[in-house]
Amino acid sequence: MLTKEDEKFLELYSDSIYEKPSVTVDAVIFRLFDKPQENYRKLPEKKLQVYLTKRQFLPYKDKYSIVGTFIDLNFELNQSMQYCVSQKVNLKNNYYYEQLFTFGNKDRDPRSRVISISYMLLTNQSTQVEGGEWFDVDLVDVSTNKKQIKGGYVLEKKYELNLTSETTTLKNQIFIKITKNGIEEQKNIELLASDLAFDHARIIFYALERLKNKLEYTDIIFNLLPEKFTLTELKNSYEVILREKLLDANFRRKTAKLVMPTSDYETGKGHRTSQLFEHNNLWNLDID
Amino acid sequence: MLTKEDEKFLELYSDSIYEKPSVTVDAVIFRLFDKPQENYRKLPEKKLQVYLTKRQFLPYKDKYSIVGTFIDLNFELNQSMQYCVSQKVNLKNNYYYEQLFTFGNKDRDPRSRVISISYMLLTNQSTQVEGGEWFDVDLVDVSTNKKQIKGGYVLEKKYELNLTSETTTLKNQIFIKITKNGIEEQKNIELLASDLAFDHARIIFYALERLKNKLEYTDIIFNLLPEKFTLTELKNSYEVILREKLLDANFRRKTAKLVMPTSDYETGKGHRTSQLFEHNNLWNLDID
DNA sequence: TCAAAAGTGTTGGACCTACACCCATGT
DNA sequence: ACATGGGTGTAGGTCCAACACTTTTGA
Repeated sequence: MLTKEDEKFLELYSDSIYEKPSVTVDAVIFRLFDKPQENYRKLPEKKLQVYLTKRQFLPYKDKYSIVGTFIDLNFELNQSMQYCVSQKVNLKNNYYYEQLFTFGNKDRDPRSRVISISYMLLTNQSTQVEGGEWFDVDLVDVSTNKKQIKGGYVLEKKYELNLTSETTTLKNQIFIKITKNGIEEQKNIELLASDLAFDHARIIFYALERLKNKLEYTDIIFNLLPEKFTLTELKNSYEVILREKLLDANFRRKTAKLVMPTSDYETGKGHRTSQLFEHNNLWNLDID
Repeated sequence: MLTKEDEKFLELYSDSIYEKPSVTVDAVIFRLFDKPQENYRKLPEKKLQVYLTKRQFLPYKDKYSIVGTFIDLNFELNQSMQYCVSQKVNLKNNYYYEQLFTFGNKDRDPRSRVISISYMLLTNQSTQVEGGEWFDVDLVDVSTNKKQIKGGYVLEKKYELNLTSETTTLKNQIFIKITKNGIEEQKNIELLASDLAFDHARIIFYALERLKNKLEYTDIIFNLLPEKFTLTELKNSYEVILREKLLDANFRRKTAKLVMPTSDYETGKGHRTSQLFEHNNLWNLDID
């Protein structure tokens, strides 16, 4: 599609006169994990977890961060991300991913201008990951404040994002401000305090919102579950991510289209056996 | 939040050893435009339009492109974008915007590795824009092909994206391939042919999908409408973007919450007068 | 008078919410 | 026996698609 004139121009072209930023790809890796319960009857409690590694170099040495790297210009963006998680935490191929958002605040990296293209990765608890730690995600709604102004409104929210591994607790305070004024609309996510490196708490928060929203209109949740699962397991998974309780009977009816029964049952659990289901991949394909 | 050690490190830090890419911000600017009708009774036909400028320099000289620029490291990303549209097409402040996606394919710019952070901008037809042309957007669904494979499916779609201004017609062929195989999922948007510069047809296509999807769960459409509008105007706007016809009575009931009646009426149109409505900004705020 | 848009009414069905209720299991 | 989860049934309401119908207007 290039013209001859283009070709000639490109032979002589020397790279942009503009000063360039550094660019990284960063991966927010989630899984759902079954915490063991003391009571033999009770089902394990499900926790949403995020994978963090401890930084070995300055800046933010010894702080925890999501997995990321400066991009390699010989790779596609997603290849850079995939190579990174494969090298750094040995996560290979057994995950879902999607691009999340591109963060480029001037002050987000003290070294220089660094733009982060972030990805959300979903995997399940049978997948091995190495070199970091899984942190339980606990997002607490601290306060909400709505003001009506002429031609719109201001909505302010505060959250606490607490991340807990076996050895460490990391606290983060997040402040959201949505301003709607006529046609103009602004959404700001700010960190009031963070135990993580860089603005990684903000990126994790953004990923949590995306994940929650996508539950409603996609079948993204199955990427966090094993191949076969009970309906109560599926319901608990929804509840953890949505941070609300659902009614059992209604849940079963609503999700019926998304799953297919298998001939397997789970037994030996101190209560009635439960049928195992698997994801119905084709639910939204309208196959004729 | 930086330690003393960090500070010392930063004093000595010289910029990344990694080779850096160039980064641009690019704006897909949409509006809804009323095409005049011959028949005095009929309402004007609404068209979704996108704003393109003709490139003055190589490469792709004289090709049409969306508005964009290399980023300025002294600006935030959205500031770079806003400064760009203000300078290049005189579009100032009277628009809605959101970050769309970051495109970074290795071959998307023949000059060098250029990563594009794209934005979608929505404005209305009373806003002046200068230096380019508005193109009617016509997206045609050419073919769909679904195949079931073990553990998933392959979905292939072809579209034609035709862009028409008063003087010019630009044709683009787009090929979508969605592969779902167990937990792994891939979505590719490829250009089979394009009259636009770079991969800008792909970016516009992506924006069209986003806009259509967001109609369902946001009130984003009001950014494309004047302050006051009739319900039929609103309905036609939905129809143009969704590319499907809606039933009038049902539409009125469904959108009732999103709008507020005003005391104004539209007259002089060869048919019954119609009440003018405005956007109810607060519909999803749950004001107690 | 009439074509076009504005706007209302109705009916059957799908789905949703809330709750009550029974079943099966391992200790 | 019993606590726990597995699973079904139902009554009332809401929402929705589809269609028919009436009203109002300017030329």
